[in-house]
Amino acid sequence: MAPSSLTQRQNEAYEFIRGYMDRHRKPPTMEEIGDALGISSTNGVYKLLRALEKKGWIEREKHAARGIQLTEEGQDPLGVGGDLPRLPVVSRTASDQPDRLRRRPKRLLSIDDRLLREASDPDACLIGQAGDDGMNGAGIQRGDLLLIEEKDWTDVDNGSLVAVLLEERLLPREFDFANNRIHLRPADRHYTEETFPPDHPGCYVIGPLLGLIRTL
Amino acid sequence: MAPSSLTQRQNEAYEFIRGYMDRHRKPPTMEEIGDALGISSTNGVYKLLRALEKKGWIEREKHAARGIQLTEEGQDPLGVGGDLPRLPVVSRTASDQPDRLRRRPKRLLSIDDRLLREASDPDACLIGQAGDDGMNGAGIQRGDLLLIEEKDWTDVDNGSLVAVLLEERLLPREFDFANNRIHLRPADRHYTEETFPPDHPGCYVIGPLLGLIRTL
DNA sequence: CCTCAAGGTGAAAATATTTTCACCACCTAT
DNA sequence: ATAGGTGGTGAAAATATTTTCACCTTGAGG
Repeated sequence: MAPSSLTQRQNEAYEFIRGYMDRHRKPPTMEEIGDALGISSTNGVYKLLRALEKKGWIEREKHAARGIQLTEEGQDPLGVGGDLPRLPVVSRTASDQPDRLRRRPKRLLSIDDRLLREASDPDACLIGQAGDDGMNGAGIQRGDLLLIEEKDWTDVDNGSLVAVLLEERLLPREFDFANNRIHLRPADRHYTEETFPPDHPGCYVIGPLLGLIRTL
Repeated sequence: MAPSSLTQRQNEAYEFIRGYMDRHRKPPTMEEIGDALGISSTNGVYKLLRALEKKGWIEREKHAARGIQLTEEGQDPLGVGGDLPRLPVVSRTASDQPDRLRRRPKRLLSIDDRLLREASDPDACLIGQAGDDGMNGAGIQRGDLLLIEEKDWTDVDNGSLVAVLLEERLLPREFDFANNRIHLRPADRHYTEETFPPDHPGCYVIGPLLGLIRTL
């Protein structure tokens, strides 16, 4: 449920709340919001909050002091003390033994959970290193750390970016399934498209790319 | 100033508070703490909190509803879990007021400290969003989150990638200082190189790029 | 035995915060 | 013009929350 758009004033209130929560690790009171926006009556704030709530930007707990919470988008940027997900960084593995993927992670990398908000199952996420420059044209370089959500290739949308194990290498590619074959399209003129039958042992589609991390 | 050790009961209270804040993104009330620990009188809780405060595990704001905060030290007893650096994500700012950079971080993003190992001063690091596609040729796209170490441009090596505030935009570029002018070279044929005298107000070189994060 | 710190019970007092009520001013669209 | 949404002022009512006060229980130590 995408929150509907806000008025100027509502946005000011929302931004203040978010900033306040960043700074104080707790929601503001209506009076504090009022002070910040130059509203002398708590009722003025009350109505703004009701509007924000109706539009889906915040949630409120009735009668609770500081009973404001940001929904999804604004989801408190700074949870106190929460453990961050640690994703296994996998090493390249023979494509016919994908179960080895998680067996021996080289290490774990901590990831801000907001980078995983697109994932349908955060526990299915892992990190691998791009093994070639085949997606250079899409801004993905060899060596980039790829955030991957492991899922069956039948659940992957055509046209999306995926990570795939080809023989011994872990590669980023554009995924397409057509004519009963899996098409792996590079984005660089020096690389060529490759296609495989769905069960080809030399080709294991790990899953869609959620993001990437590069150290320069 | 390591917090002194807690009694059994005090620790139960502390752990509850921490868990509550994880779950609710705001501090609990004394009554809620009491319910959780089986204390019927808020005064019982009050005394526990006073003890926790005296021992340096929490801070309290007098009379404020939910006026409890965990102190730094208590948050991560160094070594237990992952104490990760949290970098401010800055919003674009007028280049003639670079001090505003950290003033209002949109939010904080947790970063695995291994991504900062190249930084000479991790505390000088921040994150900003690439404002154009001028470095497309180097695999950096508009919208990428740039890991930046803020440092004086005189300490930046020629040829390195930097983030720079140009007027109102935060841009990635290749940095070069020659002929008493700062050269900002794009890596895309649609963009042109720009040069400025070192103290030009419309141009503020934030510092070198350490890495980048992209969500797809 | 006596004392002190840590924890509690209960209730009342002192504040903080949220909701409501009544009414007003501006816009926008009918 | 006229109705409805958005934003406000002010004050009062309804709740929530924090502090205080008086007194009790237990266990460790002198």
